[in-house]
Amino acid sequence: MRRLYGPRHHTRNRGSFGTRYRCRVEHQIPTATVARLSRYLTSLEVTTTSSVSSDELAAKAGGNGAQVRKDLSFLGTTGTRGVGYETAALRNEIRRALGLEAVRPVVIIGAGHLGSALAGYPGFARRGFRICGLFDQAHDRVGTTVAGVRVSDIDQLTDAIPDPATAIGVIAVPAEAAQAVADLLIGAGFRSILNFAPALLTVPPSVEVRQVDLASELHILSHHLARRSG
Amino acid sequence: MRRLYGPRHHTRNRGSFGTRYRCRVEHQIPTATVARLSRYLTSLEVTTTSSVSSDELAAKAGGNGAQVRKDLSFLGTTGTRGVGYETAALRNEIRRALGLEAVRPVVIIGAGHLGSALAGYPGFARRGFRICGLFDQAHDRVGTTVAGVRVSDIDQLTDAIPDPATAIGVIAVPAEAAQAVADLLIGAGFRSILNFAPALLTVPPSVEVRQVDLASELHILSHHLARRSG
DNA sequence: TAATGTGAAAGGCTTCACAGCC
DNA sequence: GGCTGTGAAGCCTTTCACATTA
Repeated sequence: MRRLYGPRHHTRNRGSFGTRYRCRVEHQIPTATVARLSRYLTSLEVTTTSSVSSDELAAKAGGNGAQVRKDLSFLGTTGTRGVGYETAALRNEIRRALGLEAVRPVVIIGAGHLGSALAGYPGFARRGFRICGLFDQAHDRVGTTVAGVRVSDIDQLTDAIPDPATAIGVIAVPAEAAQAVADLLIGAGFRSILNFAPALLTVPPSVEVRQVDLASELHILSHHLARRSG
Repeated sequence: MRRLYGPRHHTRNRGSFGTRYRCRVEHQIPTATVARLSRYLTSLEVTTTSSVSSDELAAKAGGNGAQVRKDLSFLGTTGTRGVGYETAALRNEIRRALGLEAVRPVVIIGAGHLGSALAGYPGFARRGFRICGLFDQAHDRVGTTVAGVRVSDIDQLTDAIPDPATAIGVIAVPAEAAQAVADLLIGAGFRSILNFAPALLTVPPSVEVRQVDLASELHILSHHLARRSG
């Protein structure tokens, strides 16, 4: 069985024509941990004390102390027993783990209600991202300015982004158009997509998609309401 | 060890001053399954064939056939071996499980960019919800109309919603104001909250909160980008 | 003393594999 | 022959408990 927790340098078996060799994987961080690191970072951004304990961080960001410690153990940082973690150092470690050493460019496709709201969302800039493009198909939207960002024609996508392989593409168009936009992004060299359309995207394995479905969140809450009152 | 999958009527042990009794829990659906049921429903809404197989549904909504079958087994529906599931019946079963037999009311607090976008999002109405209130603190927003919904003063929250215990409250205000809005909702009788502010809410156990953090999704994508190129 | 770091145990979810049924 | 229903196995995640260390 594969070890998942424990030593920080994990190993993983790979089959290869019957033989097996072991390949060293550094800092293979579990996906559940990555999601929490994001919350820890958001907390640490407004922490003023010079150090925090795992219990303090858990109280601010959610979870419990043991989980915080296990999560942080993947970073290679080491806290100080009896004291806690040095705030500034931990902040930097998490930023590094999340690939935020430099500001990461984001483009938004779709300048409708949602796309416009995202373009103007102050939380993105505050947390390591820069909206460096807002694109739309509709000619009457092209040329207007939304939340300080100029709306460009979707055909200019390729020209506007110097290195799409390090950027994130956000899909904020109706479900019917989502796959076409995904294909466009992938064709332009994007490898990370955040999809707000309630549609399953088909993409090659080299491309990562995350799906945010607002109605789905309401469905889940609705289910629990029904369970309790029934 | 507790049985989780298998027979549809689960039992659960409850400690009670040393004695243990077994209490029948019908249709205790795992949270991961509930999230997928939402996607299945979205697919089924646009399915035209009179029946679907688990593999077909998996292809449309994501996942694999075995998972679809296991998920649907919690509903108590039974498909037809050799054929599949009857589309209309399945759709109704899932709606029932998600508490969508009647249209579920939703109120949005915060009529800024995000709140306005949500109020105008056609996906909500299409998938079983009605936006029946949009509230804001700012007096210059009150009285205006956003996406066909009138913005009301937040003080009128209690009057506007007949039965808050069956409704869902959506928080779309800045992080600093989120806890105050949550307290307001809970005081008014809400028991389900969808929170878009990147802030940890403290609520009594009777209230369920779901958190959608847009920047967090970008963090996760950013992490994977960094892992691959580094 | 007060906290971290981490094996081990427990819990929950997904996948497998196949019996059962239409 | 095709597809469902479901134990069992395996994997991933969380929690526990405690040795360890500043």
